[in-house]
Amino acid sequence: MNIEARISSKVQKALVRLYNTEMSADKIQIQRTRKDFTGDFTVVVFPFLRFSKKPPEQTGEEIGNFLKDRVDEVSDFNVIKGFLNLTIDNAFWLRFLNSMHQRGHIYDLHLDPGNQKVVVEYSSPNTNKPLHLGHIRNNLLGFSISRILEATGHQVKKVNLVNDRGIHICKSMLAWKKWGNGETPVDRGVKGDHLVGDYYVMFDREHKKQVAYLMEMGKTKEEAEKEEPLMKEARELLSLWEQDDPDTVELWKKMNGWVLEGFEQTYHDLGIDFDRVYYESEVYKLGKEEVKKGLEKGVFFRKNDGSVWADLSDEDLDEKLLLRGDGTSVYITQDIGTAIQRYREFDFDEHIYVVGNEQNYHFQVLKIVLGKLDYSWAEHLHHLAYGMVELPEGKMKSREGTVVDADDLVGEMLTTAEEMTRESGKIGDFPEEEKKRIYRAIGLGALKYFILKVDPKKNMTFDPGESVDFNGNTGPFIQYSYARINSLLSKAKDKNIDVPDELSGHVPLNNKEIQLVKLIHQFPSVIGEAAQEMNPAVVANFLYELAREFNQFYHDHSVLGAGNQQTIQLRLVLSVQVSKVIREAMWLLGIDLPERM
RNA sequence: GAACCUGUAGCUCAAUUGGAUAGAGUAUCUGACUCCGGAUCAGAAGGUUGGGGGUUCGAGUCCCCCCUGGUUCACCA
Repeated sequence: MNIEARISSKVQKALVRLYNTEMSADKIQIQRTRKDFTGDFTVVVFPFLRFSKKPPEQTGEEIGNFLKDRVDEVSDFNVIKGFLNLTIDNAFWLRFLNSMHQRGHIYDLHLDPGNQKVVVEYSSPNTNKPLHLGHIRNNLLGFSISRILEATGHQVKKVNLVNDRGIHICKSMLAWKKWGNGETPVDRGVKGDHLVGDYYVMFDREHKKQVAYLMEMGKTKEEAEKEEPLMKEARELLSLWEQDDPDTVELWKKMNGWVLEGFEQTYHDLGIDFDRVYYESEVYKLGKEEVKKGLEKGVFFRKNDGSVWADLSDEDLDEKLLLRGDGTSVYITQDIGTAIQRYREFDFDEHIYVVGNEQNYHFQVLKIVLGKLDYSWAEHLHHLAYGMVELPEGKMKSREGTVVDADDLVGEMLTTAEEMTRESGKIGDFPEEEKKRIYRAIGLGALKYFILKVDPKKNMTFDPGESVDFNGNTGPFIQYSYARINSLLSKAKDKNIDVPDELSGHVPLNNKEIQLVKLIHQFPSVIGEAAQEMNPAVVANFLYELAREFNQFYHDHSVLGAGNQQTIQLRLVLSVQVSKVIREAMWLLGIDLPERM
C-alpha cells in the first residue's frame, strides 16, 4: 500500500474514533503540500467540520495528533486554516528510494493494474495528399496513449484505417491522367504522397476555375458545381473503380502505392508504427450487410427512394442516413462494419478512436447505431477527441497554402537540432552516424514534446517560426538533464566511485533530495492518471517538473564533491533513479534520449 | 438558426477535477560557482482567470444570462 492510501485509511479511523463518523476513502482529500508550506502531504479538513462541530484549526490539530501517534511515517504536522500538513519521516523516503533502486522498472508499479484488451485506432489518413501538422498531433497522441495504456497493464492493439477509396482519391487520379504525362515520384525526385498531393491541388484549382467560368455564363453556383465537367469525370472514375474497371484499378493501385510508400517514410521518420493496418477499400462493404440486418430487424427504416435511415429522435437527434438510395455506403456505414469486425477479431474490452473533435457527432451516432443493433460493447467505444492545431493567423487551409507539411516540419526540426548541437560542441568526436541519431532524437524530441505537453482536448497554436524552442519547458531540456546525469555517472566511474546496490544506515536527506524522491514516488500515479484521462500531457508536465527539480538540485549540491561517502552514494543513487524515471516517462511519450548532446 | 467546445501574464501552456497567496516557459531587464555539462540556475517585472449574476466554509473550475472565437448539424469523408 502506498503512503497516501495508508494516511487516508488512518484518517478514516481518526474520524470514527474522534467524531464517531464513517467516511468513504474517496471522500478524503489527500494532496501534495504546496511548496510554500512545510510538509509533504496535506489533508483537507473542511469536509470533516460538520461532524467535528469544531473550528477547522482544532479539527486539524486533533486529527494531526491522532496520525502522528499511530502512523510511523508521520513525523510532524502543522495546521494552517483548514489544511493539515503532514511531514513524512526521512527514513520512509530513504526506504522507498532503496526499493526503487532495486526494481528494474518503475512504470509497471501500478496502483491499479488493468488487464484489458484495448484497440487504439489513430492516424487514419486519406491517400490523396501528404500528412500535415494535424496528422502529426494525431499520430503522436495515438502512439503515446498506446504506450501509456500498455504501461498500466493493458494489451494494446494499434491500428490504422487508411482511407484509400472515394471521390477524393479519384480527383488526384484524374488530374494525373490529364496533366501528368506519366510522371512518377522518381522522375521528379519527390515523395509519392507529395506528388499525388500536387495533382489533388491541381484538380481543385482547375475545378474552381471551371465553376467560376460556368457561373459567369449565367449558371447558379449549384448548377455550375453539378455540371462542371472535371467533377463529372471524377465521379465517372469512381463509378469505374467500383465496377472493377481494370485500367482504373491499375492506376489506383499505382498511385496509392506511391502515397503509401510516402506515408511509411513519414511514419518511420516520426518513429511511430502499427500492429495492424486496415484499408478502406478492403473493408468498406462490411457495414452494408450489418445495416441490412438492422433493416430486417426493424431497427432501421427505408425511405421511398430506397435509402436506409436510423431514427435517432429518442436520443434527441435527427435521422441519420446509413445507405444511399443507390445502395452505396456512406462514411458511417464502413465504421459500423469495421467496429464489428474488430470486435470479432480482437474481442476488445475498449476501443479508442483518436480522431479530431470535429467528428464528435459522428462518433456519438456510431455508438447509438451500434447500440440499436444490440451490440452491448458499443458503450466501450471511446472517441478521443483532440483539438485542432491552428496557426497564428488561424486555421490551416490547403487552398491558401498555409498547411504545415509533416515532412517539411520534421526536416526543419532536424536541421535546427544539428545547428544547436554544433554550437554547443559536445559531440564533436562522434562518428557521423551517431551524430545523426542525436540530431534526430533532439529535433524530434522538441517537436513531440511541444505537441504532447498540451492537453489533447484543447486546440493549440503552432507558430512555425518560433514555436518549437529548445530552452525552457521543452523536450531538449529534459534530454539535457538526462545527458547530464549520464555524464555525471561516467565521471564517477572515472574516479572509481561505484553506485552502491543499496543504501545502508541512516542517511539524512535535504529538502531538494526529498523533493526528488517524492517526485519519483509520484510517478506510478502519474501514469495511472494519464491512462485514466488518456492524456500524455500529464506525463509531460510531470517530466518537466522532475527535470527542473533535478537541475536545481544539481546546481545547488555537488554529487561527487559531497563531503562524505554516505552522501555521495545517496546522491548517486538518487541521480540514477531520476534518470530511470526520465527514460521511462520519455518512452511513454515516444521520445528518444541521446546519451550526450 | 440549433447543439457542443473554447476564452487564464505580451505570446505558448499549467493549475492535484470545488481547496491555501492562480503557477511555469518564452520575450524584457539583472545576476551566477577558476569546482560534477551555461540547451543550466537565481532574481525583477508581468493577472479584475472575456463580462455580469448565483450556489457555499471556499469558484479559473459548478449553475444562469451576455460577449468572443471555433466545430458540427450533407445521399462529403
